Amino acid sequence: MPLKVPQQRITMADVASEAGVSLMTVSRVVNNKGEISDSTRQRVQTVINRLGYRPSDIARSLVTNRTGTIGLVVPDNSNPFFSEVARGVEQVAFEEGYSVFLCNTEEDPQRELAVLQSLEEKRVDGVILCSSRLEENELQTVLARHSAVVLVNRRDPEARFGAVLIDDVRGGRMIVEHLISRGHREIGFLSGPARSFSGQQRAVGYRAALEAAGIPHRPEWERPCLPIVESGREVAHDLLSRYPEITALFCYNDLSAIGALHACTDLGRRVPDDVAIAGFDDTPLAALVTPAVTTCRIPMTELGGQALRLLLDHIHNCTGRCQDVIIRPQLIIRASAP
Amino acid sequence: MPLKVPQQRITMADVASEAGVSLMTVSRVVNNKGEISDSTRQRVQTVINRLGYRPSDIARSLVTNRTGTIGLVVPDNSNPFFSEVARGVEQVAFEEGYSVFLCNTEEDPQRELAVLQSLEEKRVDGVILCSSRLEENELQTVLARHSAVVLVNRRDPEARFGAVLIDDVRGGRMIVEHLISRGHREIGFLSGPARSFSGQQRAVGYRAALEAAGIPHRPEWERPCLPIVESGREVAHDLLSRYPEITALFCYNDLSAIGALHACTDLGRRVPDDVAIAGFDDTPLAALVTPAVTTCRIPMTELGGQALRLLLDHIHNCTGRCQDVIIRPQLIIRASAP
DNA sequence: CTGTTAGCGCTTTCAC
DNA sequence: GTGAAAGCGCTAACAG
Repeated sequence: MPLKVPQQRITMADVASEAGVSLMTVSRVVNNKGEISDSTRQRVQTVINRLGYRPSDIARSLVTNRTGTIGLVVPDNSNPFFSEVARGVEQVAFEEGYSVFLCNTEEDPQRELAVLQSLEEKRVDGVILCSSRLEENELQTVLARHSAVVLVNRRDPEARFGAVLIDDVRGGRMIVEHLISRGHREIGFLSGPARSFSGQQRAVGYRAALEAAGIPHRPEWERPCLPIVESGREVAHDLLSRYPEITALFCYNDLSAIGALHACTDLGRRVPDDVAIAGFDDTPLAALVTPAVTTCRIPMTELGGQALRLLLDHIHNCTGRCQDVIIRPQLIIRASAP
Repeated sequence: MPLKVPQQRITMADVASEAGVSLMTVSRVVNNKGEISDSTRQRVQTVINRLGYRPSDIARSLVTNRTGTIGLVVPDNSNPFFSEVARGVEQVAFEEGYSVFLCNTEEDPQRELAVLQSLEEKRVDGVILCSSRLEENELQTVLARHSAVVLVNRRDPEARFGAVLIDDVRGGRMIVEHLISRGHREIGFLSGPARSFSGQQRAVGYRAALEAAGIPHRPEWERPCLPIVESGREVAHDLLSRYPEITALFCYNDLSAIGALHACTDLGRRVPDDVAIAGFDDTPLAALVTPAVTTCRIPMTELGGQALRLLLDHIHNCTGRCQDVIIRPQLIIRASAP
């Protein structure tokens, strides 16, 4: 029968005394550092195994001043875009021996500030901040407090930190040029969350494509929406009923595009015959719905992995200047806007 | 992990000397604990703000022996079931002041063991372990090392920890009874990952429904699959080509059901006329594809929230014994199996 | 109300 | 090769 010992955790000191060596020797074995005779190493390792000792990263962090943790801040982990990004981040983190704090902001800037502060108190080694909804000056203030950050879908105003960016202008332009090439001239735009940098950039591409084709820009055909199905449905419904002349809709992301699909069903407009619909991201959903959604493909998992590698570069060699990674989206033509 | 260059951070001592008080006074202000004169509190708070001091949870944890962190272990965060669960966990965690380490296992038991060990070294206050793929004895060994765990989709063999469970037997039975009531007698089953407890339970329900209807059980019509679209497609394709007499398929989850939908398209079998398809979970996808998927609804976000509450109960009052929460699934009939 | 004294479990530095 | 001492930044437990 194993001994019933009070639920006190085994410490290095326990191992040391049990093995008849000093703390330092145990530490060296655990960290595989410094020269140790094979026999001592063996003996210590045996005791570690027998006692089931696990070093405390907390105690270690206090002295080394690093935690082996990073924070991942996203608006909403149940949005497939971010859950794929998170998977990419987590995959590389695991390979590199880091752990990831996942924080949802639910699109709320106050909550974003709160989690960022909490991450600071947890002394994370770095933060990947996705699609920040903070105002420029707030963002600046927050970034100033952190020693290593990588932004996703937004630039560091001070250019101190790197970013992983999608070429949204290009993506928006590609989508709208495609719609125009298929004969559409009345093209609406669901522009995404008001504070979304990506949304603003895609708007630039949208307008550029219109202008290049000599199509007048109708600001009232541009409407913000949340990046979720329900919001896409509502906003598209409203836009299409108010302006029945619209024949194509460029939607902020695949989710809002699917919402727009529903809106068309609600309104008895056929897709793509009456209204063509395009999304963005190419989340798995896009190919699965009917009609399948024309969209811009972003390699989401790779994006997450790249963001973490960029962050680790910054953490490990602080000389690394703000190096941005630009991801080029790829037009994927499907039935919703053939 | 190479060392990071230490950065000079503001400590409590800095605040104390700057404010002309002792460490303890600062500590009391920061933690809002003990009686302090308003004037001192004010003065200290001002210095804290001016210096931008942030308490170190690391140092705090070392002495309090709690970290305010929990681990969430899931097979795959990009599976919508788990990303919704994660969102529920994170929401409640935020409300309660906890931070969440997200760990994917990618269905790999070795990796599951690795992240569980890492979580232990991070000294998390508790772990939510979803859909563990460990063998019984491995699981037991791992659980023995942790002081607070909540299992999801599986029971603690030792009944030391609580679990949040879906009534999978019932769910499986409901689905299959529904199929039978619509006249199906040749019903195949994609049973999910080999080590999945849920899959095994749903199999029990599947067989029970068959037996109750006097339909002989054909073990060769039961096939494991991964909980992803591609695997559902492959396995369904194989099953349906080998046994063309099958007229209905009960699939482990919505993703594999969608894969089965594709397999039917590949094989030129119409859904639901030639083959009826049912899934499980009622992830948002299920309603979005065409035909929409008949499924069993699980309140995923609530499930995550409940799991965290159960965990916090266990952490805060260790007397609490293994209390399980059973979630009753709800049959959602849609076009894929009307 | 406020301060002093001990550590928490580990690594760093420097002896031996 | 190995060990002893000195903290990392904070809080618990007492003093005053």
